Amino acid sequence: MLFHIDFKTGKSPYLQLVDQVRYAAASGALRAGEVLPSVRQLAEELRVNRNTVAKAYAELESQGVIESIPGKGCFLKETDTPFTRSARLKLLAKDVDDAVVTAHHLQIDGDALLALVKERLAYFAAKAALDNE
Amino acid sequence: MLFHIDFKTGKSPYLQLVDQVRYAAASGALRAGEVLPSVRQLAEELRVNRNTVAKAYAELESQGVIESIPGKGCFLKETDTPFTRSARLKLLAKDVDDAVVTAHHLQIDGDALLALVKERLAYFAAKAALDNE
Amino acid sequence: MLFHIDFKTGKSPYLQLVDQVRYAAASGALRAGEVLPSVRQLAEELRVNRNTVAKAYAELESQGVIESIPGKGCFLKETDTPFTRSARLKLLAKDVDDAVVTAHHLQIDGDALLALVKERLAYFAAKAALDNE
Amino acid sequence: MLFHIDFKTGKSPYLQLVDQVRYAAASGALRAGEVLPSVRQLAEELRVNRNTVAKAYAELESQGVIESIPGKGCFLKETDTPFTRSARLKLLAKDVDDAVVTAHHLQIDGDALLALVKERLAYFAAKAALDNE
DNA sequence: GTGGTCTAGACCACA
DNA sequence: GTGGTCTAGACCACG
Repeated sequence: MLFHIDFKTGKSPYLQLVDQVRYAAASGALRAGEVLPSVRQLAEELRVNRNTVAKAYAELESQGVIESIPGKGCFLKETDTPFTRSARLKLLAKDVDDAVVTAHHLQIDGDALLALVKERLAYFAAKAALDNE
Repeated sequence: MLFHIDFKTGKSPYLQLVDQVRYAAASGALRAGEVLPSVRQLAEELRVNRNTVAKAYAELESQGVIESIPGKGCFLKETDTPFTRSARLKLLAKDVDDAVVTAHHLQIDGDALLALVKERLAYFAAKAALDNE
Repeated sequence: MLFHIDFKTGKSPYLQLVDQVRYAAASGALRAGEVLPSVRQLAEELRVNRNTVAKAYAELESQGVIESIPGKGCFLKETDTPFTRSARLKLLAKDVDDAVVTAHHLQIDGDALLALVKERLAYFAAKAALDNE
Repeated sequence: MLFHIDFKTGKSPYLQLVDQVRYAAASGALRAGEVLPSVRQLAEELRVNRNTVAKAYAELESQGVIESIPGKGCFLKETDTPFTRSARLKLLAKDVDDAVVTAHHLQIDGDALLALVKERLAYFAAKAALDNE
């Protein structure tokens, strides 16, 4: 069971799945070209309707994270974004701002936030390196 | 501006507000007995319907985080379980991980991400300084 | 009735709608900032399920053509693509190739195709100019 | 390669093939009595399942466009209503309009579009020349 | 077996 | 009133 849905958070199940697949791809748990669980199978595992999984997969395909081939399955794509660098930085800034705001609310100062970012970067790099062995 | 709503995240505005008040309370940004902004004032600041703020306050009251005294306002109750620093870092790590994952998919490397975090920290600091004048 | 679905073509109703909205935007029939018909209303007009219209609108939003604001409606966005020029040319080449292949199948030579492209460009430009008066 | 399937368009491969055969017949690229490629050969060329080609041929036979003689092959029947040049241009205009609309949304101007059309025409011509060697 | 689409009907969050 | 999400169940195209 690579993925799991939490029905209590209030976050859409399909968005949870989207995030988890993206996370798995970034951490190396899923590799480029690898096949994802089928829609039907995953829906059963997650106790969710088929459409919900299909919606998540459709979203991931529109984001360019996976490629779905009707009749065959869904596959993780090479990461290769078509966005301009400025557009990419803008998208990323949204997530960064979320973290900065949360840090502020939690009374965690900038240096501690930067240290945390470094730690998480190292963590992901280590995980991805491990999976590449 | 202690609080802020993001309309694009998919998360309910009222739930965002609930979390932010809880964070502020847990981190000490708000203290026990302190008065919260009025519903109409906060609704205006956040560009949100008054019902939305009212719903968040109602939810917070039912959670025992605040106490609403009709005609006087809403007050923060004693927090008997303030978050420890490590618990707060764990919460923050969620947001940081989101940013790290997004950076990976956007093919933005760790150094550029760190630079962006510094930039956004500086931006928010400057904004806060301006608001304090 | 700006839009219309043809159930006999075999093309997905939701994709037909997507194309028609894009066409309307390109030809000036819809202007930036303008509100689109509501999901419910359009579904009724087109004799289609609400979900089908919603899916088309979701696709258009992910393409950056419209912006949907929950509780308010869907609005046509300014055209401002975040893609790199090479990515854009690649996307456009797909459509151009379709036309070139069709021309070949229909035994229409290159010069006639170029003439037709010029004519259609002029047609769209004239229509957009008309709507801007 | 008279025919070609696009897997990303959302249109059924078998319907694409049906249209292309009809176009070829209507435009004179295929003549009455001429034999069509065998099912297995065409399936291999188009990288498609044999069932798909068989289905297209069955559809064409039921439309009266071709005649299938078991053990011998499929033959084009007399076309009693060949498309006029203006009808063919009208069909082609659909594809051209798609390209023009896409160019608009991708903010690619008319001159660049015309240049791209010329380039793709040259590319296909070169490919065709190579195939004829 | 795979993914894609559509319908019908329900509930939620928001203005 | 708006859009968003989910379920249940059906059919299609494809391999």
